[in-house]
Amino acid sequence: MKRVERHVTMKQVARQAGVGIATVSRVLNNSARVEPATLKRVQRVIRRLGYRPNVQGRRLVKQAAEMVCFVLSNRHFVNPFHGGILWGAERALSNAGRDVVFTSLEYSPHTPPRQLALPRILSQRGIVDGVILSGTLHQNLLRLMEEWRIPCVLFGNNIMGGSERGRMRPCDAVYYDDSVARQLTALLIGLGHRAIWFAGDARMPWFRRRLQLYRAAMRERGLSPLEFTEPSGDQERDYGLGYGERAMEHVLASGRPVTAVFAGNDGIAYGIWKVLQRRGIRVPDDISLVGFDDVQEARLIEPPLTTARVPTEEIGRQCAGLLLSKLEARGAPLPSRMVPTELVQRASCAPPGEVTGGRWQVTGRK
Amino acid sequence: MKRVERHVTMKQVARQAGVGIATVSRVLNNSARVEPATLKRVQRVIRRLGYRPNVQGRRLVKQAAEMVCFVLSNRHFVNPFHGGILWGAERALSNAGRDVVFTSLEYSPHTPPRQLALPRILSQRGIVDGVILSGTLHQNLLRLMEEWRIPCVLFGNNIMGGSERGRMRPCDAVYYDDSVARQLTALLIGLGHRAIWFAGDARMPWFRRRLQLYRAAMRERGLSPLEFTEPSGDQERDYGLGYGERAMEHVLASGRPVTAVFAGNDGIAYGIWKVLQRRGIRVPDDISLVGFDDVQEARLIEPPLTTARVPTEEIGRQCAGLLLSKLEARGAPLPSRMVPTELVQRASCAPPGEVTGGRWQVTGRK
DNA sequence: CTGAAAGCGCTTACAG
DNA sequence: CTGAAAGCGCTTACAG
Repeated sequence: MKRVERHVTMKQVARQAGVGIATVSRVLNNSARVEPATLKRVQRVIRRLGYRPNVQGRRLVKQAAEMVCFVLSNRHFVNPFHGGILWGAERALSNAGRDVVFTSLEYSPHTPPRQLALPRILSQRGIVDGVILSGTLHQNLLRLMEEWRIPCVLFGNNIMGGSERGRMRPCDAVYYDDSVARQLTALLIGLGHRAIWFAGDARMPWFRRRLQLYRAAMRERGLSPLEFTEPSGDQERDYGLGYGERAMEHVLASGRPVTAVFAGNDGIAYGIWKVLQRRGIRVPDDISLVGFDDVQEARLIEPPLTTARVPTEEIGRQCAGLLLSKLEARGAPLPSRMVPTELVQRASCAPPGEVTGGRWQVTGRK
Repeated sequence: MKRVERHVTMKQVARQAGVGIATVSRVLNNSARVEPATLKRVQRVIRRLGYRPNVQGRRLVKQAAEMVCFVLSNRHFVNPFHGGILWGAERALSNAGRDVVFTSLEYSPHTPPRQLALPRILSQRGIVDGVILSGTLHQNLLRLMEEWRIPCVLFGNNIMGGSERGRMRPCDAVYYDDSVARQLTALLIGLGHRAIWFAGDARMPWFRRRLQLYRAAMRERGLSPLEFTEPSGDQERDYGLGYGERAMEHVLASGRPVTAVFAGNDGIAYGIWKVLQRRGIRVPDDISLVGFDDVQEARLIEPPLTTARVPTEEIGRQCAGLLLSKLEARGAPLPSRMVPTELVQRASCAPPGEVTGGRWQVTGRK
């Protein structure tokens, strides 16, 4: 068995077909009229030789990589939320003829921009034409991208610092609309709830914004916010299940009234539900529950959770679209985009007090 | 503000530093001794100009892309299982100086190899040096990769066709050890269970192998297998929660004995648990339950599920390692790898009959 | 419609 | 230790 070491190149195709390499290139890109007979001949040779063009040549000439980088920052694994964004981005980009390079990136918010140790993918030129930044984003990274003039699009909701979106973004961004947090609160209030708790680590910007909207909705109706917003341990970094369990244990132990809980995300809601289950407290008969994100947990809760659907794949698609526009616009700033977030009503909310008469009391284990 | 259109190139660095471009290249790759004074000078110019090397040039000369492609086949999103494999592979490869291009691929098992419409990433040469194939793999794709001589490594457990691993693989593969399915069955038998059901769509090779191991363990002890293995609807493609619900409803409706269930995966186990909860049947007091995969659902079940931990990130790492070896070995076949799968004992199993006396009876809603 | 040639930005023998 | 030059595999004016 002969070993094919050198790959077939354009020159060989040209020779075999009795044409110049320019013609082969034209056939490949159908960039200009080629006489039908020649076309056929060249195509046949390409097929016969199993020729696959080498992109490096084209890229060198074109000064473009036709690739885009998807960066997941400061995450310990590909979680379903960012997996959804990646998926949406990849589909949209590959439809537009761009490949997607995936990379994870772990960095400290305190490293000066110039000293950030970025992967080759970003530090070298030519691997990718542009970047989508997801995960948790800090100002130092954004500044470096700006300095290097790398066209980039941000997933905006997880940007840390920069004073809550008030500040101008160095790059264009895609946000999801979190004002639905207000609607979720209003929904509970509308059902007659007064003792509505919020649970979520307020250091994280996404929880903080939900908290602010919750507060606004409560105050608007003259209600006082009830909050469990203690920081999660830095080792645990548990902003979901475990946090929810802690939060609910705390609320119940506090002895303060509670007829409904707004969980900062669905994972927290699951933790809360678990505690309630163990104690024999029923959802929604005794306590109403809402979450945020509409990830898997929302459907696993019994009864299924009323929550807000963050359209992760759509965020990915919009990031892709914005980046493509930006690459065409050659760096001109483009308006950020906001994708709508839908309130998903399921069965975890009901008017308070149907069973226990307004204010729910801890009754111990069932 | 002046617009920097042309990027800084090696030639400019060389001129500014008063050296030849070869020296700049040597500095960049520290590929040869450079006089310290020259070295310093060149490095300073590089810094001052903000020079970032363009990889296309190097790649063209080196005939290598220093990138690897991660293909997720026939999946509708990045699920946690394959997200784990991707994560492990990406970490290992980026440590080895390779970037990872992620692509999804949807194809039919019935398309002839030559007619498969592959993304540019695979059909063109030079984008990546090698490929990791995950997701569900069919013979036609494998044959095409072989024909094109693309170095590739397979996630082996989801290979369809090719008669159950008996056939030689066209490429090297990484498997996880599913013999733990036998141990899970033995665990239940050891606790005294006799009426142990298996639930999982037997058309899927991963369920089929677990089923076979379950059967073997049952027969070894003279027990008859009890199986729910009906195909999931082709539109739904639900091999988890919904399948588990259907399975358990069926088992209970059948009136046949059941004291334990081996769920083909944790999602199925969750569905089963949900049905049991609704009916007021307790785990493990009334029915013992085991799953497979150790994904999130295993921890969400109350009590937590006894299952088998498939080390997805380790699979990713091994795929990366095998591919790197393969690239060095220039295509020589390498032994496949098998990563161990750990039985994770949690609280969902107990001896049968403590409560209801051996054979459990449907008692209707609580 | 088509070919010869220049050039994209690097690396690496080959001389010095 | 260092530079001039060839060449990696393409694309694209420029002539014909």
